[in-house]
Amino acid sequence: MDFEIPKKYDHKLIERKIYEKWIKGNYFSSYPDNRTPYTIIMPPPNVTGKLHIGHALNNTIQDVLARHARMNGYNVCWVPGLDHASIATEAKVVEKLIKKGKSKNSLGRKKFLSYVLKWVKYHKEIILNQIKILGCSCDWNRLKFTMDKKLYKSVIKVFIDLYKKGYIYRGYRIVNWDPKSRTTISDEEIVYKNKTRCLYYIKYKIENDNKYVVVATTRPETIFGDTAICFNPNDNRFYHLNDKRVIVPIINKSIPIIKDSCADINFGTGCFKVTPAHDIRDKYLSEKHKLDVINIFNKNATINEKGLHYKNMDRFFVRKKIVEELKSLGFLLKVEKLKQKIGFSERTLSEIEYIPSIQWFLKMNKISKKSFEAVKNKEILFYPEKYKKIYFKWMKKIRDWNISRQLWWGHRIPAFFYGNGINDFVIAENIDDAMKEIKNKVKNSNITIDDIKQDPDVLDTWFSSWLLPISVFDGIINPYNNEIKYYYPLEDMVTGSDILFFWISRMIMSGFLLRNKKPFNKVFFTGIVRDSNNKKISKSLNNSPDYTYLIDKYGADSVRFGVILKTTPGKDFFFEEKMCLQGRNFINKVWNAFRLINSLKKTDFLKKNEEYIPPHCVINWIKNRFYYILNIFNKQISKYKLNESLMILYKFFLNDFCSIFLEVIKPYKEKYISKKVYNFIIKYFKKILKLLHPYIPFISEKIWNIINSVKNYNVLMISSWPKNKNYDIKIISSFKRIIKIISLTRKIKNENSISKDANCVLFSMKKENKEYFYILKKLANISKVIYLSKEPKNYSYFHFFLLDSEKFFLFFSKKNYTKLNKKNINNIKNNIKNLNKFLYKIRDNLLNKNFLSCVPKKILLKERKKEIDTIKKINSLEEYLKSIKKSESYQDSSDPPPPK
RNA sequence: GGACAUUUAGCUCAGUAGGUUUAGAGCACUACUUUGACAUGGUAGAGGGCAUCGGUUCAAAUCCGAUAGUGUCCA
Repeated sequence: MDFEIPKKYDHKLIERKIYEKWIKGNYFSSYPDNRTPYTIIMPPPNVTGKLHIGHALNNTIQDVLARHARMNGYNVCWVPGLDHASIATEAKVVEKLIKKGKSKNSLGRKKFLSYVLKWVKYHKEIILNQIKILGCSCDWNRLKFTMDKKLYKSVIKVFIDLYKKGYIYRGYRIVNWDPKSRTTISDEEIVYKNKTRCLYYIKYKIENDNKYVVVATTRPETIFGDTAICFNPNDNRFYHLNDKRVIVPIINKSIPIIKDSCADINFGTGCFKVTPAHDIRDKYLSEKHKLDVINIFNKNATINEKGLHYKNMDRFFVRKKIVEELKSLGFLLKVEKLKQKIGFSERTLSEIEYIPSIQWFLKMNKISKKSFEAVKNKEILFYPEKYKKIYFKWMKKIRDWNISRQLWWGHRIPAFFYGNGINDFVIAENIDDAMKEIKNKVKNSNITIDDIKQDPDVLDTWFSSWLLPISVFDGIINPYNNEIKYYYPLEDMVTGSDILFFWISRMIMSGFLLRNKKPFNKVFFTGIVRDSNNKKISKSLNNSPDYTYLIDKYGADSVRFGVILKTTPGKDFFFEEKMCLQGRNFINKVWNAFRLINSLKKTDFLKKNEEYIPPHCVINWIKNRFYYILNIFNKQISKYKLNESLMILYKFFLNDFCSIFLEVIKPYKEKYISKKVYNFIIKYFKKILKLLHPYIPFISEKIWNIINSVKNYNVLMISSWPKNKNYDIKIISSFKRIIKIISLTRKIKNENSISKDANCVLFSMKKENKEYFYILKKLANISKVIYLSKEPKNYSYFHFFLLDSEKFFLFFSKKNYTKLNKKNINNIKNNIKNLNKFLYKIRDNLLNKNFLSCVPKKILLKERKKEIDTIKKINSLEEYLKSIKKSESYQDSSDPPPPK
């Protein structure tokens, strides 16, 4: 090799080129073959704006899994995608048009959609670039957009099929209405906020009586829609109202009084007004007690003609005015403050209104059964498992899915109306088919194509996403094609826990419903990213840093490193920029380790005194240590503990490989190492690069390229993962002891302000393996290791330390001799004190009859050993202390004599 | 209001089956260290007794109950 390696690793110069190389090599592409597939689809980001750190997290996790699987021999197929996101995108475009003084309605459907397409095109490019600079190894030939022709067709086909099978119906429901975007939204798209509202106590006059009954309500403006008042049958206070009627103030309408156990005796007056059109509970009551349903709102949440003189006024304005009117008429008894959770639209942030509306619904009850079972019997695994509970709960009380949205951008509902009757429609793929259907349905009609009107509404965005595992492989239109047979079901699904209901559960349902097979084997829930104010990072709050800035500053590898190291599955994580800094520091270390290895001088033709021969034990150790690490690494990653898996590699690389192995192996200046040794170093460095590759693909690939530039196989990402091998735990632990001796020696030097370069002699009570002498010399400047068969009589010439219960003595030259200071002595005394406490605790157990009779033998033996070891330690330290005290006068007066 | 989750060093998190020499990491911190891979570095160190209270047990961070804080979901 021997290349000129730049001193600094410049990600800006390297990352883009590496990515281009991968693309050119077609390494991301997948085609069905005889390998086992590893299929994964990217949760398609919305085309509404730029990607944020949450996407970086999600996509990095997927890329780590994909690269790891690829190197493990799987045929990895990672399908990238983009979501059309009806509500969000339409809202953005409408907002933009308003700024330009244009409105959606004035433009008309066709023109409006052309503006949307422009928006989509612009953001698509930004988003795709963001995914690429992160290093994602997804199969770009398979890029999907949820409004693509094939996917669009798939959605329509599923709608038609499910309608024909009776799963889809049209119904009159109280829906969540977003008055700003003038559309219904699903329960999941509502955010609840705590607000302080007023609770108004209003008097309703009892019919044919001079008395009043007081009703408490937060929504006085809805009295136009009142069709009853209600109290609890167990509430004696209202017993006299049985079978009576009351008069609604202002509109002077007579309504019945009903009894129902849903009335809360302790809330308000215990009696509430029933407005079935605008409250879900009241709607339920209206069905039970056969009450009228009176809608009082227009689509923009102004009051309609039912509101008399308040017609066309805004709901909140009417509330204010009607309170004034009630007050002046003497109907308002009092007003109280009340804390309430109010629903707001996630997208437009306007207060949700509840109105009755004709919508399309999907029956969920039957569909959900198999999906419930699949998770229960572990056919589908959740990581972390805690999300199962939430899933089960939701699935158990699942409600029908309102799949229509009053929007233009999206998959248009394939319903064609030919009359004004509620059933005057047919479901068909296009208008021509619809015509045929109509002719079948309505005999002898003279309906023409011009009389047919397609439903103006579109489908809920999730009605397209729930099909993705099938539709991206064209499994809806061509259910038996080779790709779907090979790639379905997916292996992993990586997604935020916030879309468990929106997406995950519905994909599971579509899988069983349409293919009678689960859509994926495992679901990995990522955490939700929060900023330093504990706020969920989202586009609507605009609090998410654009991660391209981070990549520009730190490099993609560093960002990936930081993000993976900090994430815990399913747990929220706080974004801090310094995460990337740790990544950058690590990248720098990897680069410099490579520079060191590259700079090693090696030759096969060695002259005397020119060769540096590193001790065999360090080579043996790193080999065993590597396979030990590989083993625990594999265990962690199979449990999807990505943060821990990376931490294992991080520590192994820094502590074992760099701080010990490379430090020992690097020769003194002007010395050569043999090619054999050099090849060994390269071999293991390459193995480490492989392990690091999924996390930091760019720098690992770059270094790999340089190392292998002479040979043909110069692409790391398609190389194979190191195979597990046996390791000798004895080698590892005996080496660990040596590292501890080194560490303690350094500590003594540090504590006594002795230069780390100072030579010293180590006295051990055990015959040390000569193999280790060299390492002790190189890393701790221990120039000699001497075996002591008997403890020295006078400790004071030595520095003393304990390793577990083994005793060691260090001797420094006269120049470096320092006597123990008070602090040292106090430390030892403290140590003894703590050990005594510990001993007391152990003995407490060992003297306890119950303990002796209950405890398993294993534990008992351990406890006994603990006792013996602790006593040993205490004795050693006490002896040492005594010895020092004895010789104090001696120490003061003269230089220490040499030990022997 | 209900349900669930969570509470371990300054921060972010581990802690497997109650018992592994008196609770582990990483970051931040402190001291020393500008040594030819790296100061984006090196060496060493200090920091908590596991939210609180009570219970079960020979033994509790770990199991049970209550309380409080936080978060999520639902109404």
